[in-house]
Amino acid sequence: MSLKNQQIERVVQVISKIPSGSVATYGQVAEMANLNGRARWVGRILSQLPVGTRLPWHRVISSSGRITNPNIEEQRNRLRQEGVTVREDRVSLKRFRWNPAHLPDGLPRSSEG
DNA sequence: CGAATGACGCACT
DNA sequence: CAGTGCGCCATTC
Repeated sequence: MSLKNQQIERVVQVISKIPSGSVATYGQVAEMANLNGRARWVGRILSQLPVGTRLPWHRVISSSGRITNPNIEEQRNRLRQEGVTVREDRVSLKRFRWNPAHLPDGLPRSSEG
């Protein structure tokens, strides 16, 4: 197992822990996987996922609450299936963002709503 | 090594 | 909310 492989596994592990009906941002996942600032890499990892993967990749969205996945229809369908409200390509982070309680309380997300 | 690319993120206009 | 610019970093050519 190479180092990169372990990091990828970290990311996969984090994503697998996102509860149904909630979403997490790429940056959030990166931070949880000790890859602070590597949000891009998280996206790249997701793009490398096998087609039949069991990983809930659809619960990962951009920091602005938008679906940046090329398979927007697929992701939107999956999210709605879990009860997440999706408007076009946008999800309300205020309502659906996953907060595992390891994050500080004073996060600047008052602009949501 | 240099240039271009990408399922990102933040600041500015 | 839309558009643009810059920073970030692994991968690809």
